[in-house]
Amino acid sequence: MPKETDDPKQQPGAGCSIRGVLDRIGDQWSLLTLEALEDGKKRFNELMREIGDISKQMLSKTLKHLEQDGFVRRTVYPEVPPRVEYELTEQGRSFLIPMKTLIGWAEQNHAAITIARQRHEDS
Amino acid sequence: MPKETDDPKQQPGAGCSIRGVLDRIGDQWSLLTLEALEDGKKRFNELMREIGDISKQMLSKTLKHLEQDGFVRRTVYPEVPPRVEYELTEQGRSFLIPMKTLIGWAEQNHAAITIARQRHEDS
DNA sequence: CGGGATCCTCGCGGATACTG
DNA sequence: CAGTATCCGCGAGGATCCCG
Repeated sequence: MPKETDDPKQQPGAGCSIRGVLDRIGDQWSLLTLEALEDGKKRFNELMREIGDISKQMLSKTLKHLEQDGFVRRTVYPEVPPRVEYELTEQGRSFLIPMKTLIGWAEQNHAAITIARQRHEDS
Repeated sequence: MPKETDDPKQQPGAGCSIRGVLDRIGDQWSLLTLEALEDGKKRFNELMREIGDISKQMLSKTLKHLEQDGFVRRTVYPEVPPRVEYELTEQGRSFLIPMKTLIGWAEQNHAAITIARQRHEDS
């Protein structure tokens, strides 16, 4: 893939927009971060603790991406010690709907998947 | 992450099952492959052409994962030249629903995201 | 406390060649 | 045609230190 501009080989409607958005929310952390922000404002270290096994860079990078894409609003309070809070924007909250659908499916089928996965191990 | 068994730090309901499933469908290719299989049986090279910029290993690996997780059924026809066809299972088709919801959201909001993304460039 | 800069590792994933 | 095996570059991402 020499260029990152739109690939004319791709269908303009379907595949194109999917990739752009899913590449972002597809990574391990974005969904978990959005989910952690679901129930209100959170501070940086608060998010780290909630997500658990995420490093600072990854959380920082993920939040920056989410902010850049309009999912998250970042508010800095000019205090000392500094305090920064993150919260979902309207767009971010609207995304929770398809996301919840996905998570719901995952929870319902995750057992079946685990079984299918193990069945393949004995082969 | 020394062990891959369930992490007791995680909530058993929410975060846990999300990760297991999303790790699989989260990668670049699984979703595109499932989408390519949406309208019926496909052969290997047919899938490669349809997806476009996927290599043989990645398609092979992705299909193997999807088969292992019960999303895809693989059928080998004992002919010469060999023919192999892939198709969605029931579970695979059921997954199309949340997936479509997600894609639909992506298509609707992808323009807004692009704008938000560019707005951040001038900063 | 909230991150940025740096270093370094590890495995994703492309290219190619080979097999059945 | 439908993969598997091998080599290898490169970038994601963890650890650590530092700064405002």
